[in-house]
Amino acid sequence: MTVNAPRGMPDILPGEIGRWHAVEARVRDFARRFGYREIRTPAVEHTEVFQRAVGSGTDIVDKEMYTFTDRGGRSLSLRAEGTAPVLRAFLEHNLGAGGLPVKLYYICPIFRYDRPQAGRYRQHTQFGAECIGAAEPAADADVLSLAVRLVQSLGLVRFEVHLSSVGDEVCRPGYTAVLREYYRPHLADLCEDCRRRFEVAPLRLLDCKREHDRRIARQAPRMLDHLCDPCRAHLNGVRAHLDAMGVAYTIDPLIVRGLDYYTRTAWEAVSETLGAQNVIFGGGRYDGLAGQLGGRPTPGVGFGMGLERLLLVLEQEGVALGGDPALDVYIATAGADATRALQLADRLRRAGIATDLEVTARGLRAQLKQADRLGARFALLLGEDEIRRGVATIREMATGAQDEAPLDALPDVLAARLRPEAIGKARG
RNA sequence: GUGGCCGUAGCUCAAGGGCAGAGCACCAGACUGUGGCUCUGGGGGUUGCGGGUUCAAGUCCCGUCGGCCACCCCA
Repeated sequence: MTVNAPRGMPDILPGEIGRWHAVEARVRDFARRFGYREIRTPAVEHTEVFQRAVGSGTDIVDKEMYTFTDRGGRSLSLRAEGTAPVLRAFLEHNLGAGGLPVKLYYICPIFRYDRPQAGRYRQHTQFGAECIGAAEPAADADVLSLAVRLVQSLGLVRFEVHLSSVGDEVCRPGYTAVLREYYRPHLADLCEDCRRRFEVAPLRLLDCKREHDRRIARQAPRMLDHLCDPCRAHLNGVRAHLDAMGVAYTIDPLIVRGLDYYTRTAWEAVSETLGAQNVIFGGGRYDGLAGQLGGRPTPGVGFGMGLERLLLVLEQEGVALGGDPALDVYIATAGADATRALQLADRLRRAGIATDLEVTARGLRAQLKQADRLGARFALLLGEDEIRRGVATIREMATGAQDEAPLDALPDVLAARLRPEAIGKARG
């Protein structure tokens, strides 16, 4: 081993790519079913996009971004999060001009300089969906149901959606003050991190994992009890919609999202089988985000879903996904005439038949072994005898049954035998 | 960024100061034009990398890189 991939950025090898294709296909199908259109934004943004959207003071912006200065002296950052770039593009191209709401989705890599562990990578892939321009609770329920129905359709059972409201600019400041007053007498008992949180991010006090601090958190006043009337009505509206669709959730007052742009609705879907990194998708409403990015105030709601974690939990729960693409035909050459084998392969491929051929001229035994390994339905034998007579021997690998067909007729003959299961269809 | 455990063949793992091994995989032969089963043989390693201790280091020590697990944070 001389050089390896950067830390926390694993290769996805051919043996596992079938699982990715299966999940990505299902994601795109559900995005289509729910009326979302794909958007692709650059892998890098002006650093400012994330600073203004996610917020200085958050871990993502303060210590997890891949930030660099380009040759023109601009500060750029690898995409650290999915929603901010989409909103930036929405505003930049005035995508709302054609009428609101605009529903957009993406599948793209996200980069965060974090310490890798199970379910956490420095480059990971997110599927995200954003519904921009609708302030009503129905939009929240619509987006959230996309995520839930998608993972359910993949066979995921053991997960729970935790739902809450983080309030808005009207009620959150008041709640923060109440929370500080509650925590102030406990300050000496808290862990070091929590004493820091008390100053910079009091809401995250509720999220501490230490048992001692959790006990204090459980007794703390809750945002849900301090929502202003519009926020309360919004949450109740979302719940009513979800209930009507039969989308299950539990109200979890302790949910705290690590990004500053969230308002009102916030949710996390937590796996019961994953380790410490157990959030499969998380999201919520961000009515202030467009304004923070310098655009006209526009409400929005969306989520991000970690596809590596989704694959991980599906594997742990024993869900079977797509296998390798099947090979229809392998052309073996006994007597070594690469030109004729290539000509035949070319004709079969143009007829839509997945064809591989022998290019190393080894013994026939080894060639059939290769055909077997590749999972070919048929092996074609092209030897001196066959060439002289203008035919090829067709061997059905599963049974060993052999017959012959004229070279000219092979595309039709093979297509007919392959047709019952569509040509090139995935196996397994 | 902090802590713990671990890095030996393509893969899974032995060897715990004294000649680096096994199973699977790969290649070849038995079967001179026929895969899977069986048998026989073969190729493969700077023991992650660098330094140190020692007559002698996968083995002990230090550093570094990487993996896993947890903290933190998030998807």
